[in-house]
Amino acid sequence: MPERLQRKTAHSPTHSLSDRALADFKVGVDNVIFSVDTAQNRLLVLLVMRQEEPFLGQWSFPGTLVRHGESLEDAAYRILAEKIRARNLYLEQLYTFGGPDRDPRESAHSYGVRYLSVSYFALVRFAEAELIADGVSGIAWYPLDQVPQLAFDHNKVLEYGHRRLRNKLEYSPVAFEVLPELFTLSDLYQLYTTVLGENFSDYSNFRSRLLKMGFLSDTGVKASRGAGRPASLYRFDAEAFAPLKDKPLVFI
Amino acid sequence: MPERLQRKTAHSPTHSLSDRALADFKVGVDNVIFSVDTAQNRLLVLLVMRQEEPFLGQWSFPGTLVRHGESLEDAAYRILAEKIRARNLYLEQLYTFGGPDRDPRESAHSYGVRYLSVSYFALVRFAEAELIADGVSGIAWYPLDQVPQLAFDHNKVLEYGHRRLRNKLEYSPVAFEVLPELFTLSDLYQLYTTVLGENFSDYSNFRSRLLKMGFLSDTGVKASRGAGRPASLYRFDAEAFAPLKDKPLVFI
DNA sequence: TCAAAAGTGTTTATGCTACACCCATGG
DNA sequence: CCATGGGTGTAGCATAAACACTTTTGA
Repeated sequence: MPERLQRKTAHSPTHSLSDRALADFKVGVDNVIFSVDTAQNRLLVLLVMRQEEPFLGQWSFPGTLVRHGESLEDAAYRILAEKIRARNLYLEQLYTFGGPDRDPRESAHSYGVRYLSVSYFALVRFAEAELIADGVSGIAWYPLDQVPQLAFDHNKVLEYGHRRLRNKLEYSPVAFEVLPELFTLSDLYQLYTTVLGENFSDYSNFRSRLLKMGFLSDTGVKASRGAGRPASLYRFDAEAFAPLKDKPLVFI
Repeated sequence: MPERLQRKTAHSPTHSLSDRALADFKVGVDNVIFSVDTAQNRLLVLLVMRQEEPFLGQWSFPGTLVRHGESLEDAAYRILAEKIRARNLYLEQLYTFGGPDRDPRESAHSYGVRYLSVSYFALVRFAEAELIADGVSGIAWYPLDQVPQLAFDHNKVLEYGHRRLRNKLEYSPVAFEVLPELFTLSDLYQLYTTVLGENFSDYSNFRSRLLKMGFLSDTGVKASRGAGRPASLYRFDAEAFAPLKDKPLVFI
């Protein structure tokens, strides 16, 4: 997010005490975890119901505060592992939200401690992802278009995550982190349309473009789903993809 | 940066005291400020010499710790304003580095306080950017290929910044934040070659592609630099560009 | 009048788009 | 045998890549 300098009124550099009035922080990690239900063509995001103040009883992204000796990424994996059992997953840092007053705990009982949130963006395979209901808290896959008002600034976080997902889909092979290991080309196409919206491309063109790239291997196995001609099941061939890594790809 | 789950040895969820052993943080902001010297076709990055421990006397990015009531972005603008007077600048968040042991102060005198760094990516116009030498500390524009060993993990931060710069150049009109207000098309071309490396495109093709996009307006004024035919001075026309915003552009 | 830098144009190959069409299956 | 979804092919247009050429200046 670009920000433009608008002749801000700078803090006067008084070299006084205020120079050392550093804020103390707790650092939280929040995971925006996406998945796609290929059967129903729905884009899902994982929400948990908060069991503590603030925002008790509201939906939010699974998050945690960072512990002693723990890296940000470790913390991200830790809550992830608490909420979900997934065999395969993709995780990367999303954005850091750190304004004052973004967390109601700040001004309250905790002597000016600030809460900063480093958000992470994750993708998991829907079929392989087993939610861990600990019997107490709520946890649910929410269709993206039905996400309610969230705790903290999490609706803004979601915006960032969604934008990242769309970009990733276009320029990197993340789709195969979300699809089951074996998938048909229409599965792939449906995934793209549900995330990127209708009319992003013609099916047959999408198909030939992807096949020409050469990293989708036809297993020969056919999948019959109701009426119509059975489709071939494909698999993403990581070796064949390797040379294309960090080349400017377009999956449009 | 994608990270892959490698069956990490998770912290045992003992529900013991360790559950609440939250780390305390100071949060720093570090600015990776790029500029381009069009006269000499050099890509520059702003470094300051540290005046305090740790890493006293080593080069680093201008940074500061976040103060009470100050947002991350405010802090970024604050140090920026301390080091440089710029009329126009571009700033966006880059990445957050937060592993334990990234700052030697952590294990030392400050009872386990962690130091986290939110890095920002900035672009300024070389001619308009006036460095503020406060008489004490060193400050300098370093050509990217001559950057020395830096303090903290700043060499890694620089890698991130450089990658971001290259991507931004290809997909967004940031080049015009770095160029002077009036520039020739070869200035623009030189900028792209110095950042993206030789042979990213033929000059004449680059030229016609850019002109066809229609947001470069010819001022009619000619600029003569030594021998050769004088070049037209162009200006970036923000209004003409507006409709193309967030369309998938390619400036290759 | 020549070299250097700016600017124009042309040719060829490649790619995207929009279709029309054929194939295999279940009902 | 027909509706449904899977899969193939192609004509026309737009763009990219390579390169030859012209124009305008300083020396």
